[in-house]
Order: sequence, then structure tokens, then C-alpha cells
Amino acid sequence: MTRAPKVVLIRPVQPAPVRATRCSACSTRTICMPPGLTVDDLAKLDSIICSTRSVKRGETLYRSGYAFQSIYAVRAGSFKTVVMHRDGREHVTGFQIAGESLGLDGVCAGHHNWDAIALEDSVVCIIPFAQLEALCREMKSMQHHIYQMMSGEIVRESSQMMLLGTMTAEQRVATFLLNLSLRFKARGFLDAEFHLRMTREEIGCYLGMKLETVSRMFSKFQREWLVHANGKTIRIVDAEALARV
Amino acid sequence: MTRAPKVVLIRPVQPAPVRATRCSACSTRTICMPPGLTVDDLAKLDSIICSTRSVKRGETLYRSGYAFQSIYAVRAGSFKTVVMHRDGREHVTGFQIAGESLGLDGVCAGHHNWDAIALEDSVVCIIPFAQLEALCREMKSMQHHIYQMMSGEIVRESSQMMLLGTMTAEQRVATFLLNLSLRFKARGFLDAEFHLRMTREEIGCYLGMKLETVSRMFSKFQREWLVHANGKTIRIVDAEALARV
DNA sequence: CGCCTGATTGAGCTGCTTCAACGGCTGTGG
DNA sequence: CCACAGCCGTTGAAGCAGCTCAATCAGGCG
Repeated sequence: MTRAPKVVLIRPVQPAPVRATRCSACSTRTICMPPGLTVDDLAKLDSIICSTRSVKRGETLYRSGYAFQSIYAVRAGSFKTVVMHRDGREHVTGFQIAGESLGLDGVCAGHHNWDAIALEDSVVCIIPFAQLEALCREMKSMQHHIYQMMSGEIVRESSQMMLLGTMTAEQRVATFLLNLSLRFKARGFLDAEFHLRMTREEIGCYLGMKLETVSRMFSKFQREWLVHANGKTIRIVDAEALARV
Repeated sequence: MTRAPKVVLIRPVQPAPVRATRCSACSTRTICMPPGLTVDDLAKLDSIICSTRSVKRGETLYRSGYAFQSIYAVRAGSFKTVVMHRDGREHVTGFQIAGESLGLDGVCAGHHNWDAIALEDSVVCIIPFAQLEALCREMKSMQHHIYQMMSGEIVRESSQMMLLGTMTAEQRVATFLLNLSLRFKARGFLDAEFHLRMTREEIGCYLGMKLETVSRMFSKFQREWLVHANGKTIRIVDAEALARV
């Protein structure tokens, strides 16, 4: 958990392997991009999103303080985003799975405010923000889509604030599992059984509780036949009851 | 605290008194709008922001479920934004003072997700979002400004998540007071002495604690000569010590 | 095989909540 | 003008949800 102290505020994005790709041929386009794009629109998209980047498990996609140039779409794998206070306090602000976006925290100040760390070997599409902005000025649907993405992030964060501010540990864990389940479902994965890529400690750090409490809640749900948890493999047995917790 | 249950999801924005105004002549323009606007830019702005609205203390500017049409800039007064869970749980997601924005939560789904309630008699500028989007397509500086505003909201919310997830009650209240102080200062008000427009209960609801705990922390800070609190009037006596809490 | 990380479970502690009482301020109506 | 109701804030006492500390175990990897 210890890391070199943050001293340099603005650093260039570290060099990384890139690889040609095409949005027009991407199967997760329907998730990242606005619907109803014309062939013309797709060509424009392809012209700005021309590279991907692989990030190995535990490595950072970007760190707080790095100069902001691009946003990212998770193409495969998953990430956590972590804010860090000067006193060393850490908080996980979110987990991102395939089809979700990363990096919007950087627009505001021109440098990133969080660390984004891969939970498993992952691949992201790199979307240069300046070029995306230019594209938005000529493509109304794309413009609106970006506003919606950012607003969606704001709304998601506000529900997380409500979770942190008003729910018991039991309710937080239940909400977390149901939310993950929904997101897996939306991306065509199984919603009743899935594999957690994060540790109990990371879950706790996201939900504002200690890892022991997370573990106890998992055990409790198991005793009550709501969830079957075997290490990182989770099977949701009774989603309705879980939602009523 | 009781309210009529929310049944209709999409309702038109309620009729409201409007009044002609001009961004070009507004003293808080430097806070709401990007810097370096030309006379031409200002004329364009004036053409879309042509009305204000007064909201009396306790009244809502908009409610969760209302159709989203505009964002708002607080011109005078202050607001709280409240998310409500189906089970009646309420959480204050933020307080907005003069020069700050409201309503970005609506872009995502086309209807608002929160209630925005005036803490005192207040006035907002109404900025029709569709027209703003159009303006952004031709004005690069404005486009970037809106992205920055939204990203800033995302970053702010993430610090609030960290606060809720990792800090003790004492640290939360200290952080809250220092944050308010900074915002007042940025707007040209006194930063060492100010008047809280919200009740202890609303503060508690924002900080994820009970009103009694908020009150106890105020008393504690007073005993320790960090803050002088007389009802809603707050004087910050030792800001450095408060930051070290 | 042995080491290390991550997960589980128990026992005791504590910070915040709950419940309750009370005092001050404000607005209202006689 | 005063009396009174209702809200807001403060403070105390007791309870409990989640934390801390600690021991144990399982799985992965060199």
C-alpha cells in the first residue's frame, strides 16, 4: 500500500504500447458511443481514436498529478480509481469494467485528480480529449453524449454519497453486489454469478468500512441464503431479498 | 420534512416569474463564465440567458423527476440539493452559494435526479441547456468551460465521498467549515466570519452524521478555541489548527 | 516446500447514535 | 403588547454498530 510520495504535480503521460484499432469495427461501440452514428460519423471517430493501451494488473493507467490529455474507455479488464489525501488516507471512488469510461476527472484542472489502477490485465481505448472536443463541435450527437456521460458520472457519485452517508454496512454491501450484478448484466455477462476482481480491502475502501466488516457481511448473507460467496466468486441467490436489506 | 410522495416522473418545469437580465452587465460573470470573452461572445450569451427566477426560502427550484431544460447559476442566496431514496432516506449532496451552478444532474437522463431547495430567498439565472449546447458548438472557450464545470463537479463529489468514507465526525465538520470559508473568500465575502444558512440537521445530512453530533463538534471546537459558534454565526478563530484536526 | 497475501472469525473497545430533557428564539394571534 | 406554540440548538446518559487487535487458514507462486 505504500507508494512513493507525490512530489511532481504535472508529469507527462508515460510512454505506452499502442496498437491500431477501429471504433467502426468495435463490438462495445454501442456502450461507449452514442447510438445512430452514420458511416460518416464513424469515419471521423476512427480518425481520432487510433490507439489502445494495455495495462497489467496492479499498474496505473494514470496517476494524480499527471497531465491530462485523454479520456479512456475500458475495452477489456477492470480498474479502480483512488483518491488520496495528503495525510495518506486513501479512498476508492469507483470500479470500472469493460465499456465504462475513465479519466473525466482530469478535464477540470488539466491534470488528473485520481489514480486509475488495473485490477487485472486490461486494455483501454485512448481518446484524445482535445480532438474529441473538436469532434463535438461538429457532431451534435457526440456532443450530447459526452455531456450525458459526465452528468451520469455526477449522478452515480451522488448515489454513492447517499450510500456512504446514510446506509448501514449491511445495506452498503448488498447495494454494491446488486449494482455490480446490474452492470455485468448490461454488458451481456451473467448477472447472478460473477467474479470479483477486487480484494475485500478495496471493497471496504470503496464502501467506507473495514475489510473485516465486508467479510462479515458476506458471511452473514451466506448464512441467510441471499448470496453464495466462495472467495472472489459470488453467486446471488436471492436478489429480491438482497434489495430489501 | 414530510412531502407528497413522488408519483409523476416527468413533469414540466413549473411556471415562474422571469425578468430580463444581461450577462454582459453582471458582476458575477467572472465566476459563472469563462474568462476572456469578446464583446461578440457576450452578445451571444445575452441572447440565450434572458431570464432569472426568484425562489423563496424553503421552495424548490426543481424536483427530482422534473423534465430537464435548463441549468442555473445562483445569482443571490443559497440552495441545498437533496437526493431521496425510495425508502424515504434523504441525503444532502451539496450546498450552492452565489456564483455556483445547479442542475447538471439533469443532463444525463433528461429529467432531474435531485431536489434543489432554497435555503433563503434566492435568485437564479436560467440557462436553457439546448441553447447552451448550440453556443458551445460555435464557441470553443464556452465549450471547454462547461466541460470543466462538469468535471469540477465530479472531482468535488469525489472529495466528498472520501470525506464520508474515511473521516471522523470531527474531521468532517472541520473540513466543512474550512471549505465554506474558502468559497466565501473566493466570492469576496469574509472568510473568517460568516452566517450559516442551513440548520444543524442539514449539515449532518450532508456530512453523514446526526444533528446532535454536529452540535457536539461545534461545541468541542469552541472549547478548543478553534471556532466561535453562536447559533448560525460562525467565526473561524484558528484555521490552521482546524485543518490539522 | 515455505513464504506471502488475502480471507475469515472471535473478543473487546469506542465513537457515534438514540433517547430524552431543556432553553432560546421567532412568529403569530388574541 | 404579551402569551404561547413550534422549531432549533445544546447537552447528558446509555446502547450498539462497526473498528481494532489477534489468531488461524487457504491459495498462489517462486
